Amino acid sequence: MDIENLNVKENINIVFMGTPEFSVPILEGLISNYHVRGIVTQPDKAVGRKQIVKKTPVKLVGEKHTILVIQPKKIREDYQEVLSLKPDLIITCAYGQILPRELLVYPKYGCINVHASLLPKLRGGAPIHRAIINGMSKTGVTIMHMSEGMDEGDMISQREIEINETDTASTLHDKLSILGRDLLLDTLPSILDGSAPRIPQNSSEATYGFNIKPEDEKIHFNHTMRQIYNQVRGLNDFPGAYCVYEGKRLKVWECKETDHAYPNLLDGTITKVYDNGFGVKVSNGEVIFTVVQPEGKTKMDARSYANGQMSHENFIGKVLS
RNA sequence: CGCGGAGUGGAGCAGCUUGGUAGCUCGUCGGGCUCAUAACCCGAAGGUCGUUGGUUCAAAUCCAGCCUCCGCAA
Repeated sequence: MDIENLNVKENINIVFMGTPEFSVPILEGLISNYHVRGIVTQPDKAVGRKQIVKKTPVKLVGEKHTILVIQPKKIREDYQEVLSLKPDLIITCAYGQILPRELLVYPKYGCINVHASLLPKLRGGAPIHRAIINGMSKTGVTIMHMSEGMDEGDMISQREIEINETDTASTLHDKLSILGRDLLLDTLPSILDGSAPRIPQNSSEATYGFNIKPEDEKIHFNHTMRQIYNQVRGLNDFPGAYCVYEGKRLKVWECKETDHAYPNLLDGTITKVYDNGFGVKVSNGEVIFTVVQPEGKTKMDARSYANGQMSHENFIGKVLS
């Protein structure tokens, strides 16, 4: 049986499609257990202030293992090269482009996707951030068949994980990435031997976790402590939540809830300087900002930020927006 | 050449326009007050002001180049 499995593994042409860091453990797991014929990832693009061209994390893995890497600009039109690899199975994970029908129907074993949520919840591009921002207590990963709709295909397997009080988008990202790798490796045998189930999604229960938009990063002080806490950790450590102090952006990387109330203050008013930061009045209480980053500066603890103001007396009472 | 901010004792900042004794909020160390303290009072240590060159009697401050960090936009 082991030998048989080995033969199957050797004879299967797998093409992996993915782009960011999230895909890396999953690709690594595949490479060490199966024959990955080729890798498809987004084109290198100029990134950052200096517009330095950067390879995608997935591409770096491909190069490390000397596996063919393809980077079509638009997979919708430019899919011939992928077909020429004669994939028996295509596995995608955070690739970043919609696959054309021509690819979806080609592989003998189909096209399967690793998605970072418990579908049909949080379909879309930012399920990890949204899970925390929405204050969910659990999330997970789903292995599914791809269809032409966004994350609507039949599900094969699912594994859930608790979201801790202290999880951030960053920590949850890493956990889900590993969870996705393990679930994929555990699920693949059943896909190859045909025993994998196809569980249709209940579309009436679907929710969406679309990509983070700039307005999602803005903190609203008429929200509750809980909402702001979830927003801040859900956007840490990318791209970060922010508010505005005296016309300038102030990113907020970490904050805490308190049990203080300041019913007579305007939302957004700076209440007090604490050892670990400074307090801000929000709709139902006060949060303490503990790690912030002013424009043009690096991250700093919020107490230091307060120390840098001309005087605490002058700082307290100012209103953030 | 996409736009912009910044490099000043251990931290965060002011000072630069109008060159000429190193400032503020903290931290650290010592002392005091207190039943006690993260609170308060007194004192001390700690800086070639990112780097190179230029102007000047004199540069943190003016001029030029270089290095580094970061916000926005992509």
